[in-house]
Amino acid sequence: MDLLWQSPAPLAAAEVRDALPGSPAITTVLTVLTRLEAKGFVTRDRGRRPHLFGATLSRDDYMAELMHEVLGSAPDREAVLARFVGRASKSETDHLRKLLGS
Amino acid sequence: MDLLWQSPAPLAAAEVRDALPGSPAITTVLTVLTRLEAKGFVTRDRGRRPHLFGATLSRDDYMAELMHEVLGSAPDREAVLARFVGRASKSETDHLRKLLGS
DNA sequence: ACCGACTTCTACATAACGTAGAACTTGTTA
DNA sequence: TAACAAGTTCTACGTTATGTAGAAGTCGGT
Repeated sequence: MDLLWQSPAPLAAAEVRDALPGSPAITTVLTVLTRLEAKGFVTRDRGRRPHLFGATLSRDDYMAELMHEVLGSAPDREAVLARFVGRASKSETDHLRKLLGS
Repeated sequence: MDLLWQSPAPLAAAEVRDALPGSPAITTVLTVLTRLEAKGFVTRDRGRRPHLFGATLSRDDYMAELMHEVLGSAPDREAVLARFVGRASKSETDHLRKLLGS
């Protein structure tokens, strides 16, 4: 159940199915989409006949969100950040420096 | 199945049980510890009679690891980092700056 | 050889997830 | 308007992860 939701425009269930490998049944796609909707990961436009589904968050937003959740659940955020930066690659630390306005 | 593994020293199953709420059966603790061992989260010293269990990673290391896994699985790490820093609190960005040696 | 502490084996319930058939809804067409 | 086709909802089954623990096996000391 990967998030193939980088697509900017909302899609119909059939379109999603066509974009998936192994051509699953439409009902399968609908079930999954409905479950994702219940969890708030996906928005659904019931107004149009083929309902349109769109990601509430982009993939990048979602992942950044995940990282913050992990960090937020830590008793000692600073320690986690220290370990995180410690294990980061040079390009990652470089980019972080840039983002933080060196 | 929370990681009550900040404890630096390896513990015996019985000790773990005593530290847990709701006094579960020892077998329960053993089962969980064995499963965690299978996943590599926990080390087990079979040499001593009451086997001793220890965390392979500290809680902080584990969380930093998780964050890196998330980041590593992203197609566009820079974008994720940008979102991550964007949502970070001031104390977090301050700490990051310090860690990056500005 | 036996006993008690400790471990391993086996098992069951719950929940999440992938998958999809069957039934229901609704706009369109003959 | 009655039938149809596209689409949606309901229901369901297999798998895997997880929490829980009873039953049986092992092993060192008495």
